[in-house]
Amino acid sequence: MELSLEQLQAFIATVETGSFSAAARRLGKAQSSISGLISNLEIDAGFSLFDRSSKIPKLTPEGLALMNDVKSVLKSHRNLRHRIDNIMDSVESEISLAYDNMAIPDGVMLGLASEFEQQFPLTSLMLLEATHKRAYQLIEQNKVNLAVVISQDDYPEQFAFRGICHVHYCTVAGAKHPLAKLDKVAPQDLAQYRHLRITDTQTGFRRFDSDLTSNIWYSNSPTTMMEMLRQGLGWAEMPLHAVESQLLNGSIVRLPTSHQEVTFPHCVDLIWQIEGAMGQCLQWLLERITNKAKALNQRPAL
Amino acid sequence: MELSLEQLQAFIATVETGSFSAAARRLGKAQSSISGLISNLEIDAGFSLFDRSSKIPKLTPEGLALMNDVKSVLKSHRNLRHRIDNIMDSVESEISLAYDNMAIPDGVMLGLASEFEQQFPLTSLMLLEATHKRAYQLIEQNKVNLAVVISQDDYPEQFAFRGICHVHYCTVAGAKHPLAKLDKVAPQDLAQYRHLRITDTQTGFRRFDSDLTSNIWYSNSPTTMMEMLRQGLGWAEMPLHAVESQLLNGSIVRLPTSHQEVTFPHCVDLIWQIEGAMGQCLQWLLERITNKAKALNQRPAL
DNA sequence: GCAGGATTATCAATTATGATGATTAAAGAA
DNA sequence: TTCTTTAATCATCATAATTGATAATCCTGC
Repeated sequence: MELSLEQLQAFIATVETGSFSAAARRLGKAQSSISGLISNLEIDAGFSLFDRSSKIPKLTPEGLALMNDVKSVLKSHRNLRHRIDNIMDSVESEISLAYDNMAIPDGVMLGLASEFEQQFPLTSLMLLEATHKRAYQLIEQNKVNLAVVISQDDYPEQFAFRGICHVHYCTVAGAKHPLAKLDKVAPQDLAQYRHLRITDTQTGFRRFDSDLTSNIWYSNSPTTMMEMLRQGLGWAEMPLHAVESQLLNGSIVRLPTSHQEVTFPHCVDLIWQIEGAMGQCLQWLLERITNKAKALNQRPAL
Repeated sequence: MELSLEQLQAFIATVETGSFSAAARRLGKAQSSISGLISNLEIDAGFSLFDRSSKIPKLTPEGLALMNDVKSVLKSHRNLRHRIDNIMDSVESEISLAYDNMAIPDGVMLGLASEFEQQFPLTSLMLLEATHKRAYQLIEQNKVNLAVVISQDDYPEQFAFRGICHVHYCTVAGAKHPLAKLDKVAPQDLAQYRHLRITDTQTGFRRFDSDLTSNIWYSNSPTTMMEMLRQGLGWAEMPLHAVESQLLNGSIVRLPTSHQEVTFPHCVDLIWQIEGAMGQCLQWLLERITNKAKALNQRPAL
């Protein structure tokens, strides 16, 4: 074949080692083999790649101009070889992961992504930040391999799940909100003010599902939510990690609720579909997320 | 060789045509050839690429996972072939071009870049916006292949040049500058106020080189220059194309000079080093810039 | 200037691989 | 069923790569 991989390999080896003989040694071939490969490559190309006037061959300008492209061919070929090895080792080619932003801090998942890229450079990762319902739905429809969500009471049979940590919630409101001025906040106090909740437009609104109040505003974005809280538009139950900095700078305050502890935990689960083989990526993610979550549990409460 | 290009070609042809026989027809080979290539590829990979249980071969999930990488190998190989053809046709692999931003509008050069990319997809282009002195220096040191500059009286022997158009200069100042209030501006009037000039820190400052005034501020950036003009920090000689929009919105005005026409032309030259072969890119650029500049000349004066 | 070491080119012999055509078997379509 | 199309297999051929040996060349050190 014209421009065969052997020829390209010999070319690069010669450039990098500086001589045909050295290239032959590196590639474990006879010197005459390299000589022949390069000659043929030059014939195929139509111009000479090395200047043989001196003892050691010197790359011609034309040869230099080919270097990048040749390297790129060999690189993608090595890549293919690695991909094949990955498949043999059941390393997935792509994997996707959704996480409920009310269950685990963004930072944890982003840290995970950079670790993942070290571990599995050939595997493409899709990392989806989602609401609880959306994340659940994505697993249900087999659109993602794994999801991190706030625990539900039960899961369908085809789901596997693993509890990984607790996330601490608290009831909060803007610093200037009337509720912030009370010494003790009872359910009937909450009921008098607007309740802000995270939900998802794609899964449809649920209305009147709160036993505390029927005046509810929904948002699918935590940032919007935080802004509404700061502006005193209502109260909400939020995970500590999402409101930590605002609590510290005082723009948002925790409400001293009388019907439950000021900070109350929710379980966080990893969920995935049982059917389908678990490749190395999925296994690694499972273990790594479990460990990272364990570390989170030991975080001192605010 | 393991994972030879023939094997990969046969693989892709089979996927795209849907059968071994059709792939053989497309590649102009015997059916048994394709069959053998695919078999060997499967042996090298370690898993089967097609499911032969039905009449027409169906790509396995593993085969599918290889598709992108295989295509990428073939693509970079085709690319190499094209690069070689380019070199045979003396199309440069990279080319660089500097332009004096006081000689030709940015927009012209950017338009050129997108045309260039259509014409020479494999050639990388470096487009440098520079001062006159810097552009000249880059040609001198052979750092760029071509430059567009305001004409000089003469060039060194090793330079080639071609006049391509005239750029119209005018003397301008900020709308609130004292000079803007005069009916006629004489050289001695100009001498009383600060002169703003474009120069380049890399080539060193020139001082006292003006016969009009010794109070000169320098900048190497046209944007900074425009801002200084708007703020009334001095007067400057600027090309019409650089001040056109500011003249229209009135933030900068032309000074009615008595010692020269209100609008006075400078010649614009293309310059390059004579030595070194002219490839197709350079020739194309030469012609294209000449034509675009000719069109500029026919632009109605403001 | 000359010897020694290392390099590249060339050639004939060998090996490996791809390509071919014929044949068989099997899977749909009529 | 019959006809067509397809894939696998095999022996054979052609091409190309590989090798080892050899000769010519270049550079270095003496």
